[in-house]
Amino acid sequence: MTLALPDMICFALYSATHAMQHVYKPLLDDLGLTYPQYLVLTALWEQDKQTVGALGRQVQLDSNTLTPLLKRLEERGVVTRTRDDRDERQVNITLTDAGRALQGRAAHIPACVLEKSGLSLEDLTRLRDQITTLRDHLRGA
Amino acid sequence: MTLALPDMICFALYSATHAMQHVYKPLLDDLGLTYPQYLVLTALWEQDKQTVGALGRQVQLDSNTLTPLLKRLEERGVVTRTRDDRDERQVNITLTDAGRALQGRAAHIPACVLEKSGLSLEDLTRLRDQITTLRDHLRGA
DNA sequence: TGCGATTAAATCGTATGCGATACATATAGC
DNA sequence: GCTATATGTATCGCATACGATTTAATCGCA
Repeated sequence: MTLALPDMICFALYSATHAMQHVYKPLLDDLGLTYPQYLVLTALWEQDKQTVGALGRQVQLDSNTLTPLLKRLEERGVVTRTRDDRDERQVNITLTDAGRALQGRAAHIPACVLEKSGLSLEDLTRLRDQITTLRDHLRGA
Repeated sequence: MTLALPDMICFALYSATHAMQHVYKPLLDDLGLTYPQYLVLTALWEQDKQTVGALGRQVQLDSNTLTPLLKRLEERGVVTRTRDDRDERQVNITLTDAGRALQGRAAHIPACVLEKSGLSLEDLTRLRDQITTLRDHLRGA
């Protein structure tokens, strides 16, 4: 049995993710951020000063992806990277003033995405929860 | 207003897509395929001999991604790439015997994914349609 | 205390994605 | 028929993703 692309749930997720990033692109270009960088900053706006590992657990990325990404954010002056005093294996990521300032400039983005989605907030919330449930099943949780 | 990661529909899609690809990984490793390569072959199993552009419209990728991907599939002996006689701008992608043979070796994959999803076929189908609707809205269709 | 096992980041190699551009062929309008 | 435009691929540069390995620091336990 071979399913065609439109029948595959995996392709629905794959293409919807790309469509979503396409919506974010012009909004994030204004802030000079890429989409994964925006996710990392979202985690830091919620809780500042986190280790690379802690950030990775939230955005589901490992240090092989995060380290270069965080170095680019550091070069842009958005975060600082400092070795932890207690445990020198860990690197703490901290927002700079410029990094905190980006939160305000990004505040309008969720409403833009909601509008582009063409769905009500209720429908979108319900869909989000279903997708999250599927993800957790796939992860074997 | 700033949403936290777990509240964001975009992050649900993003992380679910990664989780899905993680499920496919060991299944596709057996076939020596990457996930996007598998999507392209799925389109070719449905309809052989398609141009780069036609494949791109189905998998939602442009030639900048497809050309190197198709060259790798050609190197593996899975497809052939030949200029069209009528219109030399176009390149026809055709399955080889080895490429067609992969369809049988991939036939068990949908059932594996269904099982890992932890959802019924009905629920999964309904979810797929909702995600597809969201995607089409985001694309501005 | 000392040393093997574990942990946290970083590094390396390969394969996407994608914006921007280049190149070749085909088409349209005169 | 000739040229301007349009179309289909390919190329280039940059930023993810991620498996595998490396390096440095900490921990566990005899």
